[in-house]
Amino acid sequence: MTIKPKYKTKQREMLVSYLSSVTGQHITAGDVLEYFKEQGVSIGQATIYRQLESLVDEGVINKYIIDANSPACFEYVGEETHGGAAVCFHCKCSNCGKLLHLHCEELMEIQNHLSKEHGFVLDPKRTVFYGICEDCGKNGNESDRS
Amino acid sequence: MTIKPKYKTKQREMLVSYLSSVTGQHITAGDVLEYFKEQGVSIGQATIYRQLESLVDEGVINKYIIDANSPACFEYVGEETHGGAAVCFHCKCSNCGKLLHLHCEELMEIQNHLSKEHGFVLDPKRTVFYGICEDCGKNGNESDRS
DNA sequence: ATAATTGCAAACACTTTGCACCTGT
DNA sequence: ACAGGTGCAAAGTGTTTGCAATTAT
Repeated sequence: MTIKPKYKTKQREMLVSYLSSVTGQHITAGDVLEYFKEQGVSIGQATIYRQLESLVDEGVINKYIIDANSPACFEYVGEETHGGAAVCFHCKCSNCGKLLHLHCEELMEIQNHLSKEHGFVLDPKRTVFYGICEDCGKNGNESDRS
Repeated sequence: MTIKPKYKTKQREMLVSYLSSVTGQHITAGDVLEYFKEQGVSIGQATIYRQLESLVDEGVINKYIIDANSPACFEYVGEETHGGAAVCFHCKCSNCGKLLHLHCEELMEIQNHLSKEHGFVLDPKRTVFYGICEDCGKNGNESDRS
């Protein structure tokens, strides 16, 4: 099951604080651990993982799965994003790791389509499109990995 | 790097044979192991993983990554399937964990759209749509998790 | 007071790898 | 003969869990 946090612990606050300070970046659990270690702050990894999971459930952060053998990464999206306002789709480049945020009407049609034709209510927060971005497609750099 | 098989071993033949016998299904490495164990056939797991990797490279099978903590799954697409035929999209229900695979023309439009308007070449093998499936939407069972 | 959260260490699941032996060509 | 493949068992990675101690309410 998932933890529904009710207490405001300093570990949680520090975590959210850190994540929000790197908005727009992809942070792995390992990154978080490393960051706090560098800061001389001690937070158990179990706590990190548990809080990250909670925060994903709460919609405060998003979780992205790049590859089966890469660690999951997280991105701060804010604590008050509710009214379904700025719907935003994510595209992640499997080659360079770049993340695009698209605010696109046409993509929203797939929500309608999935919903009407397949009875499936898509959650854009949880869904990430994986593929190859423009730059990597042109240059064909097979080299660098995210 | 990846193994480019040159020898025709019986392990490889049995593996391909099994995978092609369950075309249209999602098979994990564990499923394969279990299958051969049930058959009383002995194939090392290292071989399974190595051959699966090769077969993916060769395009004989596809590999799907549903979730960070689920095993990768594989699907036979044939040894001669080249023209990018049977493209299949995956929808994962965040509530019950059910996995749907859709062979849908309209969804393929989003590939065109992403490609033309955003220069992003979508990889349907890696992309999974998350949301709530029809059944869970109706019943509103918030209970079970994947 | 007491329920939630922490942190350690051990457990986990899936996958990869080192290396000696076997097999296909 | 010899490159390539196999299989065991061990190592890895990233993540989760049991449980006693700690902390927020």
